[in-house]
Amino acid sequence: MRLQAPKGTRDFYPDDCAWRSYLLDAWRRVSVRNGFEQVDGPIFETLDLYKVKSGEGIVSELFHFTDRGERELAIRPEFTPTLARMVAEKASSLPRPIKWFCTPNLCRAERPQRGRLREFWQWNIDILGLEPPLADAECIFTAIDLLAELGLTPEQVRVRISHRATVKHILSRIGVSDDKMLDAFNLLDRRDKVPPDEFTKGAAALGLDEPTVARFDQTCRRRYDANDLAHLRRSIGMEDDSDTDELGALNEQLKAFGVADWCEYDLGIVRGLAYYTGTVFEVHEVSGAERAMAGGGRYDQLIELFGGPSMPAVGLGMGDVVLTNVLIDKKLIPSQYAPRPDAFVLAASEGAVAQLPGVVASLRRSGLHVRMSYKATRNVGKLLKDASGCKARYAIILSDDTDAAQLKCLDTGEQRDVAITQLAKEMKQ
RNA sequence: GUGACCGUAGCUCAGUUGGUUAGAGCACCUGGUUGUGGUCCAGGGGGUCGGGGGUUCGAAUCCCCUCGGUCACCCCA
Repeated sequence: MRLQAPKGTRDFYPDDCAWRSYLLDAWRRVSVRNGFEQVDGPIFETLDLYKVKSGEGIVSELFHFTDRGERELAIRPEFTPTLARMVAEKASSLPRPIKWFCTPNLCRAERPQRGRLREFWQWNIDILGLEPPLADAECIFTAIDLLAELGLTPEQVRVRISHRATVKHILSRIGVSDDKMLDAFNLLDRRDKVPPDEFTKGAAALGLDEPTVARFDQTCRRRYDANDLAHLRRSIGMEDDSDTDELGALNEQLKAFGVADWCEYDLGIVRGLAYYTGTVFEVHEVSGAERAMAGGGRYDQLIELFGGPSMPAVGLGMGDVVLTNVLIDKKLIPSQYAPRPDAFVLAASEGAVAQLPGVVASLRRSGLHVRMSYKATRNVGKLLKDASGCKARYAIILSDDTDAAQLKCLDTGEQRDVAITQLAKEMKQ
């Protein structure tokens, strides 16, 4: 019988784990410095929790099961319902605004493909209890802070921003009635995936004629520079600022945060489900070779939906899979992302073997990352090869002299005698 | 869940129109050059050719099923 990892899952060998830690550390570091506090919840929830937000249709997309007490449960496919539940439960006692982050692993029962697996890690940041546009801008700023932290530039990745209200105004103006607004959003979202005639047919069902649809389609395909909102206003025939107020206010905040260069407006960004209420955005690699690196937006009604008070909210999620693909594409994988040993201790003579454990123990107790040779050979050349092989900063060569050792810097090749009691002190300098 | 392509050592692959004990490089392990590092030399472990069934005297090679991978659709919370 052959046992293999389930479809769409990954094994994390030491190198893979080191890489994952590199990402998780970056996510945490950036979150913390932007004022977010870490939270987490259970890895499985009651199935109903996910139905509240997404309806019955969600069930086929997630891993669910029944426990021995006949309870219907599901492995978390996203963190937002858990977050909404947690916030709703303690809403009255939590200091505002609530700024939380987490880095959960999530599971979705989808067919794996590039950038999409059945188990993945996702960075979530959410700001609740704070009104737009400041919260939206800070959320986007934090995402950009992370991208920059990993070495990405505005020439390589962009935040594409849209606003439900703006798109709704446009749709309304060209003749879409309120009750067909959701259908219009869906059609907009799918415009690149359906055949042209089907698109026209769908538009006709919304009461739109062909020239109007064409003009609208064209408008939504263009991207507008974040520093030139007026251009967008002219293009959509809305010289009157009131219809793009929200976007204009967000634009001012993004400029104030100094990240306008990373942002552009793209009214074609719809973001699936109907629960987004205002700003929506995605982070994309510019060439379009990869799928969206992150997605998010404002969801002002969700906490209420989960039994809490009315509370404004904005958040985003960024998965490890696409992010890693992009960093590989852009050659931004650092040469060293695993913890580097401070020292590698080796015995160059039979007489030195007995000293090994004591020296290693002493250095480790002083807080240093120390490895040693387990080999029987006393061939210093071979042992040094192992030392450099594990990327150690220093090699410590023990000989028959029980008072001193040779401390060799493996980066420079420089070597000198150091008293064994002084080794830790010397290396920390 | 639907469709298309793919599947030989840990990794990258070779394997002649189906023909005898399935190979290379890298990686890994051991030893040597009688104490200074990503060399060099020698040796070694590791594959029931994804798995199962069929055709054939004979299958890594042809056919079917299944599992997994890749890509598109669905979906993207």
